[in-house]
Amino acid sequence: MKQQPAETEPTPLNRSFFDRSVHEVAPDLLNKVLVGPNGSGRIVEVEAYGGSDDPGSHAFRGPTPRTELMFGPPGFLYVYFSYGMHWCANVVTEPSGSASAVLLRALEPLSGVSGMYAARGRAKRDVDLCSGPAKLCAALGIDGDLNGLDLTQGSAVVRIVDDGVLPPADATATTRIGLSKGADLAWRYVVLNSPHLSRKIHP
DNA sequence: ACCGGGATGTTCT
DNA sequence: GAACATCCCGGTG
Repeated sequence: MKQQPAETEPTPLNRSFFDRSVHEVAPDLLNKVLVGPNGSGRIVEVEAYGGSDDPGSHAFRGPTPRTELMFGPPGFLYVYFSYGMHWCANVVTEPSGSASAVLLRALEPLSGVSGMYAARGRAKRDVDLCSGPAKLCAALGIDGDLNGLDLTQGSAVVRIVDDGVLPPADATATTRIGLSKGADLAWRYVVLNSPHLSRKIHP
């Protein structure tokens, strides 16, 4: 029987991983594994948000009840309700006082796929399960009840683990999706050639 | 393939 | 009252 190179038992990413610039953390999250209540998937697309220079960030105009998590310590889950229908999940980065987060935008499903189909209703193909920020939350079972969760605890129902697959050497940065402000910033990071992206890269 | 519009409700001005 | 870090469906070419 085949055995993995057993280097490290997959453990959740620790606080110091997230306690860096959002622009370092975001590309480093590519190829990590997001584990949720319904299953898990490999992260293939993220977007960076934050800083006083980013008009597309929820935190741009200062802290509000909704966004206070972005101003807090790193390593926590920030879940917000989008368009009155959908949940989207972020990971808070950078030290307290520095508001930033990484939006998790697309996954390659790994485990719990049948449960993901059940949770996603009309999805017909694997590439439809987690190819968008609200799709992946629905597929994995992430909603507002999990807002503020500490991702670095081994027992957390949502965590991000490193299974030994490195971030892609050719990680590509492109413009973010769905914004009316800050749309010029190339802060979307993707695993090139993944069929699970929310949108294809326009060449 | 591309494009347009509807669903649906919280958040902040 | 407007805006919104989305998704899905139905039209047309």
